[in-house]
Amino acid sequence: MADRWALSSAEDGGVDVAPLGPEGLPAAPVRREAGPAEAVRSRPGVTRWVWRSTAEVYPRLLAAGVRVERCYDVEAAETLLLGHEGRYGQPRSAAAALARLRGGPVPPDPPQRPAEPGAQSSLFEPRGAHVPLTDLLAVYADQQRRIEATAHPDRMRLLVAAESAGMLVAAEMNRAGLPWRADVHRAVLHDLLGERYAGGGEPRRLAELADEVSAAFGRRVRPDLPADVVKAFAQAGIKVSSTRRWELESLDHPAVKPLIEYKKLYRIRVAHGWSWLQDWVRDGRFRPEFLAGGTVTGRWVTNGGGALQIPKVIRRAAVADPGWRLVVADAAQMEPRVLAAISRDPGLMEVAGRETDLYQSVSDRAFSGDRAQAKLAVLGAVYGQTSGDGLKNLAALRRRFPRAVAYVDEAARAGEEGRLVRTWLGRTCPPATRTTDDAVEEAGIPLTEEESDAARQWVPGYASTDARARGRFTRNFVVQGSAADWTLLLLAALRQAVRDMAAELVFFQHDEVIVHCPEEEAETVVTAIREAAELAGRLTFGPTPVRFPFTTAVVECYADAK
DNA sequence: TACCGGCGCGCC
DNA sequence: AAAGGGCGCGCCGGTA
Repeated sequence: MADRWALSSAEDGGVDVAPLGPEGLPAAPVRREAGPAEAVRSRPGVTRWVWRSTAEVYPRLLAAGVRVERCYDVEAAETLLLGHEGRYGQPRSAAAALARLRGGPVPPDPPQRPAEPGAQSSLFEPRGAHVPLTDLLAVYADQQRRIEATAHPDRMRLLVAAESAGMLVAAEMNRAGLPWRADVHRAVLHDLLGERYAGGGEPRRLAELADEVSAAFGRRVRPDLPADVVKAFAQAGIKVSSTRRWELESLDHPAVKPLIEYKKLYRIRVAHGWSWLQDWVRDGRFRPEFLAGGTVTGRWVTNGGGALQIPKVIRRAAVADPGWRLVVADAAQMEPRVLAAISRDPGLMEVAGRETDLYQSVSDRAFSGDRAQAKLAVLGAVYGQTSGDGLKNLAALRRRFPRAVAYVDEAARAGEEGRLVRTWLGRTCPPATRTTDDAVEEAGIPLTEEESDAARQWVPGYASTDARARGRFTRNFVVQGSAADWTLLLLAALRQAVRDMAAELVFFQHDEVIVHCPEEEAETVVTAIREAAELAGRLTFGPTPVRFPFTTAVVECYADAK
């Protein structure tokens, strides 16, 4: 049996399948099966399934208890290839790819479905049009040709495979859910916010803090309304331009302390309070919907439930099943290690070649012992900091690690000049949007700087992207995105390593992964994570001295991991 | 009534 | 110590 088969869904719920020949053509007649589960289950020797969309097919397979080893997600590949070809924004569906290939009218992509509690119900709705198997394979064959046409075909092939693996992991995580104790969550809310009064008013602690704020101002102030707060400070003779916490913290006024406390607790109530629990937790699991490759840098997003922003205090409610554990693994200083790997800066590679605290090592070399300064400077270089201590220390960083800083500087210059940048594996940033200056220039109207600023109010097509912001974006893109490349490979390797165990991947957040497993598997999982990280490093970046250590914690409760 | 931009803050 | 990059999301107030 060929190890690579294609599968496409038909309107009646059945599927067509065929083995792939060397040219991406069917190596045998197309066969009809009653459903994807039947088709896949009866072909255990298949090591990679080529299909239109993992999000369409795989949840149905998982619901039937069927997993696949690998897949090739045609629509994920199309998205990556369009980006690489500088055609960001063109419709990315298989149907659109086919139309481009055949020269027909290109259908727009279906609209994104908004977040919706209880996503289970929508798992089976088809997203996007069905494409007949032979057409799907025509698109697939064309994609293979386009991959070969890229600057680094081996990397692009790896990226497409990794993105496809990410789609599988995301679907499996969506099915598993994060173990969640609603009773513990309610206890935490009660501890923080106090009792709720009948009638739906604010919980006791919030009401008390609001009263304290009002008392401090000498009049009724709504602490949840920024405009009201700004006005109240103005009446007290204090000018504030916003009510952001860092700005309030510098003020000397009795309202500041209760106000900041109120904002913190208010945030928890609206974002992760009782109604969140009602909406997103069912049967002892928190079920957000993970979307692999949901951001331009390749980081994932979640749809609903604010899953990537769970406040630390609320993590108390993420508790393993009885007899099970959570293995919480966090990549240590991921971004500077990735910068070392992609820039090949000798000094930074040497530092990143050790598993010990990278910021401390950088500091020993460049800042005579101040770890905090070193961390600020490194992150400032990666983020494009424009002022403050990080900038001051950038000079020292540049002296010690010239190639690393030059790498992100070059990415920033590319952005400022309107060029595209790519991650290590070839994920490409979107093009710059039109700015005021572009629009004015195209219109041939000479304007002074003041007039140009004023024009922002009305010029059609204006987007708030100036060249400098663009530079900061591309500077960060190459590091954040290459880190995302690596984490995809990590997830793929870890998934393979635990496939015959009871362990399940239940959570992923940029540089942190949680595995839920029986207590007796925990140590094996810890080892698997370490090995997967090193394998991912070699696969992604090739031979490199850079190490990618994880800090792992085996805990019953997520909150105990730090 | 529905939609949208701005705000502010949670996480990395 | 400063306010730089990527997101999701709930609230508010303005507008259609």
